[in-house]
Amino acid sequence: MTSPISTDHPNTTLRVGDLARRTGKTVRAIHLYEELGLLEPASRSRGGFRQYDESAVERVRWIELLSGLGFSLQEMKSVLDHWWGADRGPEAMADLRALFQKKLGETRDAIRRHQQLELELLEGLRYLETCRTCGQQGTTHACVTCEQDHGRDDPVLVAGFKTGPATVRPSRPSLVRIDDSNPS
Amino acid sequence: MTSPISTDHPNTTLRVGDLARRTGKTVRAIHLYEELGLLEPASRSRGGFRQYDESAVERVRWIELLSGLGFSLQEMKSVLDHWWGADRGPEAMADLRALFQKKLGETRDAIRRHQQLELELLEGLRYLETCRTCGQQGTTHACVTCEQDHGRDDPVLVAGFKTGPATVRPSRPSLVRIDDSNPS
DNA sequence: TTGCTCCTCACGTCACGTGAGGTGGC
DNA sequence: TTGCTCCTCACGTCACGTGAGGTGGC
Repeated sequence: MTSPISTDHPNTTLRVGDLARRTGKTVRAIHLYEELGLLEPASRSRGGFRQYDESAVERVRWIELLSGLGFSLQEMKSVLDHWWGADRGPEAMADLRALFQKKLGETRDAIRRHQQLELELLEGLRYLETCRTCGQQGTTHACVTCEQDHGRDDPVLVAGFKTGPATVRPSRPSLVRIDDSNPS
Repeated sequence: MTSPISTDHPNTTLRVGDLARRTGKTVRAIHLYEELGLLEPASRSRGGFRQYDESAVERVRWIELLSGLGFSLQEMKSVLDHWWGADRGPEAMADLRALFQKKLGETRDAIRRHQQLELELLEGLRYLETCRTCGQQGTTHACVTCEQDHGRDDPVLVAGFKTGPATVRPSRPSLVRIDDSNPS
């Protein structure tokens, strides 16, 4: 019961390691947020140890959220500065709404892109499924260089392999023989 | 008609700028892919200019795809090396299938995360909608510091603002007065 | 006192961005 | 010949990672 980790009573002060564990961040990341002016400890111990309260957890979660929305740490800083600066009237509110709207669009784009990637992966997996029969024909070099008809065009995921090795290996040139007949 | 851009006939050789335009990458990025062994020009001109064929476009698109799936450039290199190396038997095929399966899971996680972010943004926007009335009450500091009941708990997106400025400004301490009564 | 945590430099990494200074190609 | 593109260094950036060497705290 006497754990080496600081006890987490309500209103207990957290040390940087506690805050890191609570938020899933590293100590270094938290130091960085402080360097960039995004987060400050409530106080310091006599020895210089950072002491945080519960609001720091909320702030780090907020940073993580905005990071997921594509904000850089500098952008978060300027949002914070703008907000707590001179003017926080209705037009500042409108700025924030516009920013959220913009990020909403970008987030929806990201969802669509990832759904497209999901389809590519499923295509690639279906393609490799038909490869199993290639591998069983006793050849040493399997499906990637085979000429078997897979019933459709190569998915991008597989076509990238088939265009040959990156750094040219003179020892195996004959394996690279692909038709570039469809420049899409 | 006599454009300064290299003509793009089928089987025309592309210069690095052409490849960049075709793929939406920068010239620097393409140089980097070459440094890391992911892409080689088909040849060089007498003066040292890189000359690419159509397969380079496909390779760059493949790099972009894998990048979207969370591969580092080094990982792509090792995939490529592994593939064009000694063994490409059925077990190499199984490796690739396992990799695709893993990335499929991660991609679906990413979709879920972004859908959650979408909800957070919609929450935040709904919250700010009720703020309009706050701003109309003649106060100089609007909704962020107001005590009006918004009908629900603050969304994380808004709560992050309300925990006070990052770098402490002694000139405005009284505005920061938030209850930490729910340590979730 | 021991062991763990914390402190502050400070350099490394990843995927490029951004010039600097010079030359190729139609 | 002019203007654009290309060449190779080589340093900068972003969000941390990773020690180095030393000290605080229960």
